[in-house]
Amino acid sequence: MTGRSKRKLHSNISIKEVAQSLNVSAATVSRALSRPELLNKETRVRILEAVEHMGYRPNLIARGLRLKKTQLLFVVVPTLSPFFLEVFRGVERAARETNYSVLMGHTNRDISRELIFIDQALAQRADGIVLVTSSSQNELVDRQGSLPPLVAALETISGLQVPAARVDHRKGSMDATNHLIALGHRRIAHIGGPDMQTIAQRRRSGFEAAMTAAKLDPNAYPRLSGDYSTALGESGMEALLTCHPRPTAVVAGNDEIAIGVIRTLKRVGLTVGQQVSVIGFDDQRIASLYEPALTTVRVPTEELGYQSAMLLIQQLAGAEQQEDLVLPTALVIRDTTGMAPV
Amino acid sequence: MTGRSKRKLHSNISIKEVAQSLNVSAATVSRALSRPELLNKETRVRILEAVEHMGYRPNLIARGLRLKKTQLLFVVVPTLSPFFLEVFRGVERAARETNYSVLMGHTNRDISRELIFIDQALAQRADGIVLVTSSSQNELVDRQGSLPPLVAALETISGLQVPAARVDHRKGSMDATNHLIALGHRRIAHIGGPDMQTIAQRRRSGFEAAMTAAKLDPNAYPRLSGDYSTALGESGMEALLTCHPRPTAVVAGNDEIAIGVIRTLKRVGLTVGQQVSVIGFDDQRIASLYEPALTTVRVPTEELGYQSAMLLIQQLAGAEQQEDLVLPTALVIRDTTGMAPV
DNA sequence: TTGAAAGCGATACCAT
DNA sequence: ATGGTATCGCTTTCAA
Repeated sequence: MTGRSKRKLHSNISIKEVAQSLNVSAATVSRALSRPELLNKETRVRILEAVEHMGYRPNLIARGLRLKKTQLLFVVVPTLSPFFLEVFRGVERAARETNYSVLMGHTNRDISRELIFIDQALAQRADGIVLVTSSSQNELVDRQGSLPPLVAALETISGLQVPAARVDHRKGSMDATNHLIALGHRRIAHIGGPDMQTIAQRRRSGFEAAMTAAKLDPNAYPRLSGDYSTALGESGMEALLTCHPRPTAVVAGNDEIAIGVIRTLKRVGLTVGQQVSVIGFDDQRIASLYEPALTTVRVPTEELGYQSAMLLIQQLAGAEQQEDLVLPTALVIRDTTGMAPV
Repeated sequence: MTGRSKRKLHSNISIKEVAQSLNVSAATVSRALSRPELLNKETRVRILEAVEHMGYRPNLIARGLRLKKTQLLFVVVPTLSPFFLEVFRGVERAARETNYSVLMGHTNRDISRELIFIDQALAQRADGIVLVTSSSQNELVDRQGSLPPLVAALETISGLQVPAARVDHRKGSMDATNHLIALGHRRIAHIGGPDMQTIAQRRRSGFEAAMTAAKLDPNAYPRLSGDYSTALGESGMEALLTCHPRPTAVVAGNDEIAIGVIRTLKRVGLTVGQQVSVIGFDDQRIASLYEPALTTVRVPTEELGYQSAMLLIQQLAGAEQQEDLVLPTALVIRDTTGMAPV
């Protein structure tokens, strides 16, 4: 009465059944779908109609088994931060242009979970992987030689010979630091991301290089680092406020840290951009939304995703010996940096 | 010299090759992996060692073809907003507990792209789908009866008989409105999300119901709606400022809109929480980070994901006739709402 | 233009 | 305890 009896939800009708119902062979049905031009017009129409009518859809698993490819790409990200998701967007764009589909896997910074997706791809569930990784100690190194087609986005995977589309984090960080120096700042502190991360290391190293080049001591203030979080920014800035003289500018490892720094400064009544300058990194969405709007280093994340996917797709098409692609960062000057106080 | 000759990257060694190298049958190797207790200890050890040594990994595609299941779940989200990603997190948690893996697909609000993932699942690339959808006009309705195992998160899919883990958006919105009314507000405006979305409709409807119940006119101010964006909040509030008398409180369709509203208020010099109260919806991350911190309606997104995944997993295990699960929202009072001005 | 049949890689039933 | 074999659903020679 209620029509709820329709229990057989997904019908799972196979090419064979379609074929039988029309008294043709499975091969012919297959051809009607993949290379219709080979068929007699009449049979083709007949088959296509039946396919439509019976709601037949080829089992991609079986096809994948046969063809040894899936037209599927995985993007594996360490966290669901907007930053990494932009990379995903870029990959999607590349995939659309080249007739791939994309799915995203998430490791939650658990490196061993990268391996799950690697295995999934090795097991032919995807043709290749765009790996957005951040850790410098990578278990993947042990697996050299039994990896699926793989490219890195954002940063190279140290110890591993996979091509990457990336930015020069070190240079970006130097640009940021030099901007502050040009504004007259001399007492500049740095609060960085996780020490284990290649990216965080490079950003720190850029800060140090720029300071040293300007004959300033990069270690005048304590070496602060930790998670990319506002909490780190807040506690870090609190620590810096106990130093005498206190810094007039802070270079943060990313925008979240920078916002934490600003929160502390606001709380103790220091004017951001005047009494203390702050600069972030990444140009996340919140950077322009926040008040005051954050000076930061823009990373072309979407483009990074796009280019890394293209690298991967070329690899799948047989390209060898791919070079890394290094995209430029850009300093975005907003309201949190200003002339050093006199 | 360089060792670059190692061209055969992913090795693709099959169960057959492992079997041959040990002079056992493929069946035995298969058993060594799936039901080792059936084997003679000696052979088992011998096989496991070879598997390890040869780096053999079962082809999941072939296994999936045979077993007709993948232990894979898809989560399909309309946008990459933090809000939907929380749902994804919840699904991941459920999956970890039940030995599934999860991949995320993204439709970018393009409903037809939902179908791509539906098809992927139908084609056995996943065992089921958690669909986080928002549109009310859903093409899925045409596909009733040829859908993969499916559950909805956040909101039911109108016209479709799939179970959902959701919240009562209407009630949440009533709570928000009643909070303002209790604070003495009488001139209250509403700025909602896209009219096409079920969720936006329900939230609007909750506002109207609460207003009507308090004998206030829900249509005293123009009916404002659009994308869930700060831009809408800004322009919407600008429009409201031209009304006389202007509203003393604004109920926003979500947090982003609310922040737009606040930006405009700040710009024209009105004190938020005193001269004008603003309330959001969702309790996104930015709600507590923003200054002033946003009063809003918390949606238990992660839990929603978890519960919807559990619903799906139960369905896969054979459960029938599943009821919707309705989780409670919670009013989170922060700094953007206060007593109505006298 | 179409069909028959082999094969992709794994699993599970049926023997032994 | 182990092996042989059919099978999952599709694609693609090879023949006709």
